[in-house]
Amino acid sequence: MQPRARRSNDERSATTRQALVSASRALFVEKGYAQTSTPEVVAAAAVTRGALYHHFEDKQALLRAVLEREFAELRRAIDQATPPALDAREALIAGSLAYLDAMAVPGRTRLLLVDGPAVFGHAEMMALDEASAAGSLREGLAALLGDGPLVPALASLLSAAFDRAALAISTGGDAKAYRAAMLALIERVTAGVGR
Amino acid sequence: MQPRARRSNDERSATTRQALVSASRALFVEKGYAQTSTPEVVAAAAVTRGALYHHFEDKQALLRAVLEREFAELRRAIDQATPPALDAREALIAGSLAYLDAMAVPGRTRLLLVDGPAVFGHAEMMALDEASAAGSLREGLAALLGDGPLVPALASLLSAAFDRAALAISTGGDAKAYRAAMLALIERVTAGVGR
DNA sequence: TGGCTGCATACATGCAGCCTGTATGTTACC
DNA sequence: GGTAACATACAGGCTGCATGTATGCAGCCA
Repeated sequence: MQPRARRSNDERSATTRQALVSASRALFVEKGYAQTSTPEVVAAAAVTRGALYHHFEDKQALLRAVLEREFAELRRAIDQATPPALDAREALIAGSLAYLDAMAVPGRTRLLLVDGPAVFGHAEMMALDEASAAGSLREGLAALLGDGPLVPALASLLSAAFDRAALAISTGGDAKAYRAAMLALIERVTAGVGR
Repeated sequence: MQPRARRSNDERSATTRQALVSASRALFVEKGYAQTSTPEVVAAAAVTRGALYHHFEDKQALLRAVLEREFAELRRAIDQATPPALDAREALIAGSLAYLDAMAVPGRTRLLLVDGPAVFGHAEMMALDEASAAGSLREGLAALLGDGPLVPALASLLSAAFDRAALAISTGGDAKAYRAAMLALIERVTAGVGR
């Protein structure tokens, strides 16, 4: 048994938090949030429940940390796929495909579309998502359709369709068909404006 | 203290089950399934936990009974709004509005669109839904668009949009806007066929 | 500059309360 | 007398907290 290397507190905290978030993500994906116990999480992360409750207020806070990481990666993927050089329509298409691709990361649909809303409710999830996919979609749609009273509602409905497509694909649905159907939907909705 | 009126076993079972389903529905809607304990349920239903576990295998079975009742009422509302006399397009529109109206029953969106999928997963929920809204939509769409490979995917995406609309309306969204946006979506998707 | 002292941070462990599901006991129907 | 419909008691597990311990860290003084 070696005497542990001397590490700064910041370093210790970071690795512990990281271990907890990664371990819980894997378990939440595998068994679902509700079916995952904190003893399981800490066993997988090779720490104790004391460490968990030191770094996170409760079990929900752990899920929140996992979700925030997922949203951040999602947002990064979409931003990267939609450089400012693209015009509104191009950006909408590219962003759409990037969203579906990013949501194909294993477990992401369950975390962001199933367990997240179940635990925090759709309202809070939309707030977390704000800066991410749904926001981009609404902006893109507004750029093409103007800002009539129907546009926010349409954006919300299309966002739900996106989520369903991602979920269907991740559960074995026909990815090609869903991607095509999603693009067709957008095409139809934005037809007749801006060329 | 009166000696209780003599009742048949069937009658006893029916009233007890009914009391449990009604009480749990109210609590599941108010606090969510996970946050509702069986002691609370039986207290509200004025029975004991013994009665609950006599009639239902576990807590999930109680939720399932609640959901089945909701689906049945939903299906009845849609069927009633779409008599065979209507043509495909008329039926699609009428069924759509009936769906949104039926989902406006307080608590129904939370039960069918949030807690249900969280507990049973989308797959099992679709099975429960089988005969109900999603199926009608796919048939209606197929009647208008034929049966290309994209039609099932499109139906699924539109179904998700319907759910989002219902959810948004039930959480204070602009009902008029969402209804209009939903109809616009259907209009766009089915435009150019069948007149 | 280096070591010592006091404090804060990062954990570990034990406990209280609640909840679920089951097993066993009792009452009402048949 | 037997069975279905309940009622009650119990076992196991889980969450969150409270208390205990060790490790890093900051200031002080020499």
